Amino acid sequence: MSVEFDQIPFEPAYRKVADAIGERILTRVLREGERLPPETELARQFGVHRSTVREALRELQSRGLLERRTGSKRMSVSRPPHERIAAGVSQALLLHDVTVREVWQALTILEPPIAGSAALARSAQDLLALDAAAAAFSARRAGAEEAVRCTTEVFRCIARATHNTVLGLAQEPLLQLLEPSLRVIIDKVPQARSRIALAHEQLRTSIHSGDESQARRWMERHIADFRRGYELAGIDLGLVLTL
Amino acid sequence: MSVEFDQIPFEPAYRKVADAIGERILTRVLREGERLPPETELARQFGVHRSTVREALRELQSRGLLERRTGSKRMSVSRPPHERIAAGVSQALLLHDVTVREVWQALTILEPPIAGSAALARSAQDLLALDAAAAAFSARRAGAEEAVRCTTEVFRCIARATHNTVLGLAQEPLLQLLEPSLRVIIDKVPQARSRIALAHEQLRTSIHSGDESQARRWMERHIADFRRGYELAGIDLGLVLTL
DNA sequence: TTTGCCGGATTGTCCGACAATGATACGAGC
DNA sequence: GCTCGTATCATTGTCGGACAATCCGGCAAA
Repeated sequence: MSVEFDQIPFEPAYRKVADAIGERILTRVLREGERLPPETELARQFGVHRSTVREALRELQSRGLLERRTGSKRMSVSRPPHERIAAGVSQALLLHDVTVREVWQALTILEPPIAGSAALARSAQDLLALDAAAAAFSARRAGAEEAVRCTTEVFRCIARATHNTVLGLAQEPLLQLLEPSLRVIIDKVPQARSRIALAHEQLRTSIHSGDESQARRWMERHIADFRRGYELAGIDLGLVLTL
Repeated sequence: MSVEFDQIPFEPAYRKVADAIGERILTRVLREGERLPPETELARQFGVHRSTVREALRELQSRGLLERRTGSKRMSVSRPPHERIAAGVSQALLLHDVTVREVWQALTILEPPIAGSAALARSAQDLLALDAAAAAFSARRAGAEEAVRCTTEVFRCIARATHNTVLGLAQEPLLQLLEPSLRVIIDKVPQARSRIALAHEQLRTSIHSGDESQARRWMERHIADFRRGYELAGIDLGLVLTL
């Protein structure tokens, strides 16, 4: 038989405090927007020193469970904003040596069904937002920077139109990772802008008319175009993404 | 014209320190496994107090950029483990009132292409792992707890077989969110286990034989079965997930 | 080679303190 | 009565220093 023992678990106080507060937030005992007691008060309640409480707060803060509303002292409970947690995912993927191909493949899988679903679930307001985003891309002949932001914004609008939070959050890290290479494509490939604008136009009309399969097909082409863009811009698909 | 001004940004020292260290990790100046200097030394270098450094370290730690190897004092650089960051995503989704339907829809979109891609990209080792996971599910007639873990493990094996980190990481939060309701299904629906075992069997053979479209089709049915399971178990798809 | 022991290094936690700045109450002026 | 400046208080950001626990590395003993 094995003489293996489990390691004896030791949790420092700052972790226990963080867990205790975090648990209350997750179980909604502390609700969004509610203000946390001051640090000294927390220290008193937990029976630890204020420094210890502060370390716990830093952890909860970085998890997005707490935030300080601009120019306010007291901390308040918040839901983790999508960009923040997506940024965490992106960082993780970067550190795990993810390649351009992997990101592109994920987009291939995810985006067409999202577009299709958006065509079915979109509200009038979603259409307005989508139109605005697409128009913003077509209007600006400005820097690649701006163009990239507009492109990803169109993706975001489409995902929002699905009214499925999970899909939006799954997509967000991909967009963040896409941005740098997309910038290169727009810079180096002359026809990129017009191809993207065309795709936007087709996506818009498909989603407006609620045509699921058409929306899906156009998104497939749009993503396929990205691959073409990588080739034209001389970006190796096997390239490991870097910051 | 607008009289809007950007708020003047004030960053506390602990954020600056965290950013400075985090930036070195992301740019690989500090490489994985490398040990960080002691807190007192960091405090000296940054010209701040040790408490300030500690607050910064807590943030990096919770982002998974730093870890303490078991029973070691010094902190070392690490890549964020998938489970940790997936847990962050799951938490965020929970707090954003995600419903069973949303998770299920995401699975519908994501899993079939993953299975298909796995059929194409799987290595011999992947097949072994998949077989083992599937066998573990079939063998154990034990508690629902264990069965759920085996089921999700099969999903993980399939995702790993794609050799695409992005897909694995995109899938992980869904599995975490799926687990509780899956437990209920296995408990309440008598035929659930055999249906799942059947699906595993079909997925295994499809992926072994490298048949992409068949793998995809079987995964589609597998996920569709979950929906049926929800209905049979009396779980409302519109239900907001809770901890 | 393993075991026992020791000193130094490092972390977890505490105490106490202080300046800067939000929050709040209050009175002055329109 | 309402806005505005001001005084007061509350709270955070940061600091200095301290101490026990424990991990690390080396060295001697078995």
